[in-house]
Amino acid sequence: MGQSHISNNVRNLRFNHHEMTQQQLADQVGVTRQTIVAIEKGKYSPSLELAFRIARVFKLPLEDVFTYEGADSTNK
Amino acid sequence: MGQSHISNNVRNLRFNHHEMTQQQLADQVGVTRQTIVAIEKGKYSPSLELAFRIARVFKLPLEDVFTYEGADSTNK
DNA sequence: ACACAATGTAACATTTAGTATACATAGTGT
DNA sequence: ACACTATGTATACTAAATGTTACATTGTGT
Repeated sequence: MGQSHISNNVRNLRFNHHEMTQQQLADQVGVTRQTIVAIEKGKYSPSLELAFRIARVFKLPLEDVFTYEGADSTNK
Repeated sequence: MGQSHISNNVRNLRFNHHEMTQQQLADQVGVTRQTIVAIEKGKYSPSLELAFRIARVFKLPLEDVFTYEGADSTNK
């Protein structure tokens, strides 16, 4: 799949709504800290499962954490 | 990540709410038919981006199409 | 100044998502 | 019986997500 048009506010959620370190979040969702770093930095977007897990930590619907900035609905 | 606890009703949506073939859905979201087959058959769950795209085709929130049957909220 | 915790970065390995191609089966229409 | 369309399956390949390890930076407390 092409370059992801997905943004997220994991970083803000981690700070503002919850006091939580990258490592803690990583532990809670069962990945390594590097994965959280990569997601926050926008290096790639998580798998669907991981996205669900992260959203659940913040007790938010997935679409409140991750946003798809849909490019084209009408295909080539 | 472990074995996905994610289910979806792409198949039903494709039939009931929209008259749509696997190939058509694949075209609209920009993947091959095999990918749709694999998702419907539960061979693997889509990337977050693809999940968003599919949900958009059905004009539904992502969580109406894909469901995470969270195993453990309380981590090890 | 030193230790320590949180974060950023980078190379490489492994696993999983998605592609490409090909063939099989079931249903429908002629 | 034949052609056609939609679906299922399989194998081999590529690309992206995640892991592993290791080191650098920045801020805080003592």
